[in-house]
Amino acid sequence: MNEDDDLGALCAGAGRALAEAERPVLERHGLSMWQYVVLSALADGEAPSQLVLARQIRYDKTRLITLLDGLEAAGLVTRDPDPADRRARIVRLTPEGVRRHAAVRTAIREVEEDRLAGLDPATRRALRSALAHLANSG
Amino acid sequence: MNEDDDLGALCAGAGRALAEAERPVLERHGLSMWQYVVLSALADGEAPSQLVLARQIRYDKTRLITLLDGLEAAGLVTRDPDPADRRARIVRLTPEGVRRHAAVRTAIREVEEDRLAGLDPATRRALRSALAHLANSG
DNA sequence: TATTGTTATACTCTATAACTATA
DNA sequence: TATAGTTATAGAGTATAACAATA
Repeated sequence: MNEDDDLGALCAGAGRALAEAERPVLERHGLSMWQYVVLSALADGEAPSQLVLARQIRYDKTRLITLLDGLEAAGLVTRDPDPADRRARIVRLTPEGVRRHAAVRTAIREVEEDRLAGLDPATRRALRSALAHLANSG
Repeated sequence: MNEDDDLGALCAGAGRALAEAERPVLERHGLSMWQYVVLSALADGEAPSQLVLARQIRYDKTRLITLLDGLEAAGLVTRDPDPADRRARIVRLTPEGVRRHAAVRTAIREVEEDRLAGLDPATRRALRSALAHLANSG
């Protein structure tokens, strides 16, 4: 992987390397990558409907269903009817879901810290800020 | 996309945004993302066998075949038997392949420049260097 | 016996269409 | 009529196994 490569190729390479390093962590905690993404989204903001959640994480609403089925069966999330709109169901983390997400997140952060070893704080800040810029520029 | 997100999520978001911006460019030139990856690999280094090429770009060797079939039919690459090992076939860019790759690369770079607008040169350098570091840390 | 390229097959992931119950 | 959630189905993308030619 050369620094002269396309930026897209560099992003893909870094993303793949991170995903490969994080996969064993997720497996150890019994979560798929997308399930972790769901838990992270729920841990961050307001309790969303399934449709809003799907849009937040840019995931297909029909695929989200089996994902939530698994998380619900594992006791990590609940789906309750929205009192304001009985078509919609509000997704929330259970206390166990909060704990599981926090544990996985800590482990994930450790892996990432490991991969960032050797980069000075200024470079790390620039990396995060530039990635956020790129991700939001669409 | 928050700067407090996991690094993996940031990489994925940036990569997705870049890929979405570049897809129309590739379509306009009649190439898929993976076909462009192949052309880029061939433009860079020594002419490899199919197996070596597959490993270089981290692509399945069986999938590479139909990819090369398409590129060969489009007159962008050739596959010649390796004189030193008649099992192997050496993949090379044709002159038209060289031209096509150069044209697409220029267009891709323009898109990326566009997405980087607003980031100062130091941040851009830090971004490339940090991404290369992450991609090679596995 | 092992390896390169190839084909065929199975499997997973993702996208599309249609149904239900509410609005 | 339109929307949220669901299901079923089809399609693309990916991985696995086996074969012919060569080492």
